[in-house]
Amino acid sequence: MATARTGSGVDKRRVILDAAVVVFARRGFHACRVSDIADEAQVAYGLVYHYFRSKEEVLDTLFLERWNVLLEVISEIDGRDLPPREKLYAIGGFIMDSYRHDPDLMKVIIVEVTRAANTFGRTHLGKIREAYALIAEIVAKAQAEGSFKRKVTPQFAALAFYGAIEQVLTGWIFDQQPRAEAEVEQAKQFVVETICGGLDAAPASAATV
Amino acid sequence: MATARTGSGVDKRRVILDAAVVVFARRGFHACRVSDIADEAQVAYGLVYHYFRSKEEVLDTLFLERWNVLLEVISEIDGRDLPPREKLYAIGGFIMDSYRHDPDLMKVIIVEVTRAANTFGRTHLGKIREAYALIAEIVAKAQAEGSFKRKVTPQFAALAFYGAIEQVLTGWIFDQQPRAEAEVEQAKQFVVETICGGLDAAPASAATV
Amino acid sequence: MATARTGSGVDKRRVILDAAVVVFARRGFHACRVSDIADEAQVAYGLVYHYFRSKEEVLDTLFLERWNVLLEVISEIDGRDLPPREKLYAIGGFIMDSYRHDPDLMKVIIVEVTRAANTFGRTHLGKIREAYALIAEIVAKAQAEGSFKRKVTPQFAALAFYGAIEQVLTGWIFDQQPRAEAEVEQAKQFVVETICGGLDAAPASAATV
Amino acid sequence: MATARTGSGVDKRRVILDAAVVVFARRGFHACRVSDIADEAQVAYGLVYHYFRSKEEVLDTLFLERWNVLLEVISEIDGRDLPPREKLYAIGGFIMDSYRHDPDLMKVIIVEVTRAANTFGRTHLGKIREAYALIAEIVAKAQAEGSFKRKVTPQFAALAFYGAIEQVLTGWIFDQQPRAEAEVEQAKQFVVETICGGLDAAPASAATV
DNA sequence: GATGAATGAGATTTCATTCAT
DNA sequence: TATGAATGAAATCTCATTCAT
Repeated sequence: MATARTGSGVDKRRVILDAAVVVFARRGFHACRVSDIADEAQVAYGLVYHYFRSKEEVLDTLFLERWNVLLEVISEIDGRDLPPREKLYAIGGFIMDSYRHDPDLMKVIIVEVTRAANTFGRTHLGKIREAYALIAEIVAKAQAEGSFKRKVTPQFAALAFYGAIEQVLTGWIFDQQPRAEAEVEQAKQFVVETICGGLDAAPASAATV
Repeated sequence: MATARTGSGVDKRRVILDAAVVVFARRGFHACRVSDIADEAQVAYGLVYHYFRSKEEVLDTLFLERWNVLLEVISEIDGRDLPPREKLYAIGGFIMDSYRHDPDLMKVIIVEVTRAANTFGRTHLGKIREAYALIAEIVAKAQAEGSFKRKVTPQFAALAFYGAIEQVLTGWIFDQQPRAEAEVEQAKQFVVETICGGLDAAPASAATV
Repeated sequence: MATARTGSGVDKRRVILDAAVVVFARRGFHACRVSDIADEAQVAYGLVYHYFRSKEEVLDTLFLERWNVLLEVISEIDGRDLPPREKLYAIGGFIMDSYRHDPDLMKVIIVEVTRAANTFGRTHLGKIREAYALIAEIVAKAQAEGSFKRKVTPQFAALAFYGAIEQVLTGWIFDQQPRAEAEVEQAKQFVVETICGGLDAAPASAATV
Repeated sequence: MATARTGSGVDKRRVILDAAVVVFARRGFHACRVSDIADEAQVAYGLVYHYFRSKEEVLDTLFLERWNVLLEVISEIDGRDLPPREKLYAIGGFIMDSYRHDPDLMKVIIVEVTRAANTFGRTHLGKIREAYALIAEIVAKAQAEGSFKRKVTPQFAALAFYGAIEQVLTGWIFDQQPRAEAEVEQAKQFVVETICGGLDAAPASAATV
């Protein structure tokens, strides 16, 4: 029954982090005040500063916690014995499922960190690039074994793949939530279909060969 | 010799806007102060408020000015008699050339506006969607005439296309500037190649048909 | 009618400085808030920060303004054609008259800066030492010309002289204000009498030699 | 082997007081936090509050402990059968040796208590005056028995004497530590020489009589 | 149009103190 | 005794915005 940190009822640090997700998602990192986080967490103002050095450190913690999970998952997927297309599907699927599971957290990570690398996010560039590199690695192997063409570099392919996913999430964040599970499933298919299959009507290109 | 607004030497409003681009790009919208803009423009503090209602309005103006140009260009390209793949190439090319021409402005539009969309400026979402719609239109027509497959919706195709471009720009912004013109040219090719041609080794997909 | 800074009514910067003297003297530098200064000056909170970077800079300014006057006066006195004892009398007299004229300002300088060199005052150590050096110079010349004994170094003599004055002021500050002009006059005499004449009954010391 | 308070190894209260000396001396009373004291003492945060009502009380305790020793020593010296000049030498010597023995503690008492006197701790003023009074008493007796002149009041003489000592210590605190024992010894001599012997070339003034 | 002094609400952050264990 | 998490008042400082000239 004990929590990770104290032996008592609840882990206040965790409570604060979870409250921060809600607040960051609702009002944005800059617009919200530390007191909003404390209020949401039903905790005294100063306790936020007891556990974190600054509002920024709260965001950093949130990002790193989640991004490290992503990196592990990508690595794990890469290790599976699957065709590359299905590996990409699994990765995109994991990210979109993450959104389904905790839209607020993903919103914060994408809007406030990933797309905001200007101010403080620079710290996290390295982490973000790690993800790109892992994806590029998958592409590179697929090209080596002949299942992917070599027309673009693996690095660029990773970029395009991640870009498509990010746009999907951005659309969900700002325009409208996916309503049904089917909608999410379709997005997963579409990403892979577009990036792997391309838009061109296939036969034509096959004919030129 | 008269400027657009006054009869005197310089259009101070323009000077302020240009200064804002530099400052927003350098320090970010949130981190910079209105006085930074005034300083950069070598203009008195209050003059910024003479021409703009708020710091936010400066950003809005910058975004709209440029985004409207983009919308016009996309429309114009769509009107040309070109295969869809080349239309997409032209659009992506225009955006990347815009970056080459004024990296600061593009940085501001891509990095700052998206974040702002969360806090204020949901106005821009409509404008951004307009661009998606125009691109989707191109894709739809291509599908209708048979040059693009129908495996994904035009809307999604537009999303993936724009996502790839945005990732390219984000990489240039945060990681490193493209050094040579050839690098930009290659990025243009890669975007179209990936989105239209796909990653899959072509014969396989042809076979499945 | 014009003030030193603007052409209009009052120099707000000066008003703030004068208010700070009152407030620092009343509550002490640490205990008082910047808002106390603003209130006392009948000025908006932010104006203090318009003119000064921090509360500390207000104190620094106050100290330097006055201390520089002291340094000039000491130099000027040193230049006069007077016996050394009268030079010291003039210097001590100036300091004690300064207290009479503006007890609050002197209290602030002595309690918050001179005796508090620990935290920020370290900046001002150089300035404070300049005064010691000028006084030591007077003593050194007096020793050279034979009017002062050589039993102690000029540096130490300056220390003892200034120490006596500071104790007098500290007494006035914390214990009780000098009531009459005569009391101040007596203090001036006492300082010189003690430092120059010594406590010893003179003949005795002459005899022991 | 039991300590003064508990039966266990160390007197934590003492440990806290000693740690406070180090911390107050290093960062100043205002700038340091209670947690700094606890850290330095290697003791839990709350224990400081177990033994002392406030941070202020820690400073008070430190001051009183030491100042009472000083008062006793002065009384004891006064009781000895010595010429007044040597009594003053002994008192000045004791203070300066105290500094040699524990510079941090003396720094705290001289620098922090005086400033505190302004804000809180006017209590200490009485204690400080007690020391002045004891010294003045010595001077008064010397004047009564004819070994000191009557040109200045005993109260003022005490002031000047203590002022000289304080300046010496202030110099050591802020400028530079005395390097050798000889330097300290010289300072002791100088204080008495200046205050008792005076700066004036004595024979001349004796001759004129 | 142009200036920059003046305003003041509000943000982050600190830290003395309390208190449950 | 001893611990250190928890509290929250209060302080400094920032900066968008207004306004008199």
